[in-house]
Amino acid sequence: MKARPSTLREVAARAGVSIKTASRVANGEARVAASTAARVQAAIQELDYVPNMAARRLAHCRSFVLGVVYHNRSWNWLNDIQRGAIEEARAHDYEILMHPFQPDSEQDRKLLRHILEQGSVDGLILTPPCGDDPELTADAAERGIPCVRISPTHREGAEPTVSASDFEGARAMGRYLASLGHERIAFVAGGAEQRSSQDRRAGFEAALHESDLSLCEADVLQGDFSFESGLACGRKLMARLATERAHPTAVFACNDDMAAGVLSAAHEAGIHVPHTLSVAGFDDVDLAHQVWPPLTTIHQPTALIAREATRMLVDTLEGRVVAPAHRILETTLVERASTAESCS
Amino acid sequence: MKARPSTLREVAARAGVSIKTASRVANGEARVAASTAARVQAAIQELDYVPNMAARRLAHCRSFVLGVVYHNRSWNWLNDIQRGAIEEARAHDYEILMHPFQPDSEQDRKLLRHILEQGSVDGLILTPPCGDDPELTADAAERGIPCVRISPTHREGAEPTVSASDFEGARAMGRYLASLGHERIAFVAGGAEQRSSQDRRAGFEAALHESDLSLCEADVLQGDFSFESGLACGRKLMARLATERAHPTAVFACNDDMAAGVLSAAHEAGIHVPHTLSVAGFDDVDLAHQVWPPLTTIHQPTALIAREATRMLVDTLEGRVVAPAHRILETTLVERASTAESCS
DNA sequence: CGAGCGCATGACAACGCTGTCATAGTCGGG
DNA sequence: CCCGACTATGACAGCGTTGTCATGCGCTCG
Repeated sequence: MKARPSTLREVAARAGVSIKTASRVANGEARVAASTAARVQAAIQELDYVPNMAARRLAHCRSFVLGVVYHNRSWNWLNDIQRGAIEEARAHDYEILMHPFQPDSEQDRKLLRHILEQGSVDGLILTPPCGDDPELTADAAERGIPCVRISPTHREGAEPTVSASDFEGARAMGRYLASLGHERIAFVAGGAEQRSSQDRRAGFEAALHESDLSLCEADVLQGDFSFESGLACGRKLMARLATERAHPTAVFACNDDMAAGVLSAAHEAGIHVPHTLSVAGFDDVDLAHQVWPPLTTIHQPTALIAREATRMLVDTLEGRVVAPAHRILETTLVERASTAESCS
Repeated sequence: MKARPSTLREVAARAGVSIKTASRVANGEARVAASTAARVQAAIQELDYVPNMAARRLAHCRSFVLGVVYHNRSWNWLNDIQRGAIEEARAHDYEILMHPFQPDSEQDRKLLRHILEQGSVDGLILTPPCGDDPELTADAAERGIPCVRISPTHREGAEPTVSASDFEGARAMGRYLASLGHERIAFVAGGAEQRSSQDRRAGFEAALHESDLSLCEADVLQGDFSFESGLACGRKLMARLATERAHPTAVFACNDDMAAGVLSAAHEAGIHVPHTLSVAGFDDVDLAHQVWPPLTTIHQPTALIAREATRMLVDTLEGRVVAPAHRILETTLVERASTAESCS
């Protein structure tokens, strides 16, 4: 039952050295005689000394907290991001503060600015679409708070970015679907302004061209990465399957949440997946294998992306040089039961 | 481009008052002449003064951070908890720190203890099953860190608790299923030690008894709240449906993740839900309506529970009295397409 | 043998805020 | 008109840590 944690002063007293020397030992600085260091170490052990973060922060003018700014309809994806960020941050003695942020909410904006001003955060990890909010990055830059952006639409900014190989991933999926004999494949787009949606579409189209196929505008459905939007797009599509003679035999949705929506629409309409319609997603979040049939999708190393972003941010903060400003991580295709050969 | 945020000292200088008075105004304390207050307020405005959290923490010996300790297989549920906690915490100028914790990981335990010792956290919100870890609560108590436990197994501890009405919710589901004419209903249990699992079973059985039905041990499948465990249980069940003459016509799973697993197993086995088998869950997480057919489930006000827990914790920290130590929030049945009348 | 250097160590002042207590000034009652 | 009570305000000392600079010691080199 130790009410108050012990302080550096107590450690110093016990070891018979000055506070500063104790501090030096606690922080593993050089320039300390081995014998003294040993004595101080012993004292630290005996007293269960743990440095007080608040004091350290104050003295350092740093908070050792990284903010993750998010506004995401895909909670599944965000989960993985958060897991990765927390793990990596911990490894470097930083903490992660999740910060919801709706670009159109003046209140959120104010709150975030407040947080920046308070110095509660040393750096920011911006998840899409927050990384493309110019006001946000400007606010951070103004206060000298470094940012790393995850899968941003524009890579022009000064901040490093980490993305998955959206283009390549989507191309792989396009090739795969084409290889199954599908000749007309619908595409469910994500937020129109978001690069990951654009790149995925581009990669997908590239693959189609390779097989002398193409994506006609009528087969592009506009979603916003949310399950609900996927469901809505899916319903439109099912209506067409029921009425039109020539129709897509497969759908590639820009993320798993929307693909799951399409799946529900198919079930609802009594359309069999994958027999009548193949459905594919992107991200490989938990949901992808929790729906039926489990989704063929592009595995994105989401947690790894977050770790990488966190690492870059920490490197910047610690003054280390961040080598390549734009990291792109590999994706892989995961074949599950939601896709099959075209039976047309 | 303002590199350094302004301090209380500058505000005080500008307003021609002492630092302390400026502090008083900034904190809205009484005992300040209206005219002085106005002058200081003006200075605060002009200088864009924002109090420095690190300093405030140090002076207060408080961190204004609440930790949420989790170890949960149901990420879906945790999402809601996190959302609620963050929102409520913000309203009281606290922050939320998510802290993963595996009871059997000595490292996690050490890290958490470390966090407690550092004083990085003023209070803890323990989500199941962490609220039932005696070592954990003891550690916190030792350092005088208040905890609130969410849906704990044991309510004996000194800490306030917040739970959903597991018993009532499950009873409602039991009644509902019985009212559909199901006479034999399987039950997929969650972690055996977790109260929410026990209570749900108890409530469910109570409802069965009301209808002169009962739950035979053979129809109880042991899961652990994860989708995978639900899938495994589901497969066992499907095997029985295929071979045994008399078999359950409905399943009630202890949470949605497991219910989704059962659903997948049914699809896999070609068993139609809800025609041949009705499936019901508990929690009403996003997943519940993202699978097909959308799950009939018990809506748990998860975010509200988190808000409530957060509020209680803040109240405790601010010295306010926490009225009822054990809050139980209402659940409601949400009827969706995964359940139907028994056709036996 | 003394000047000069490197190294271990400590005193002290921040960092920005809040709590405590003292100090003026104001007011009303006896 | 004086005294106690009460009010508005300020001086100052922390909170626990780190950065700066000074000190003192022993060593080497000329």
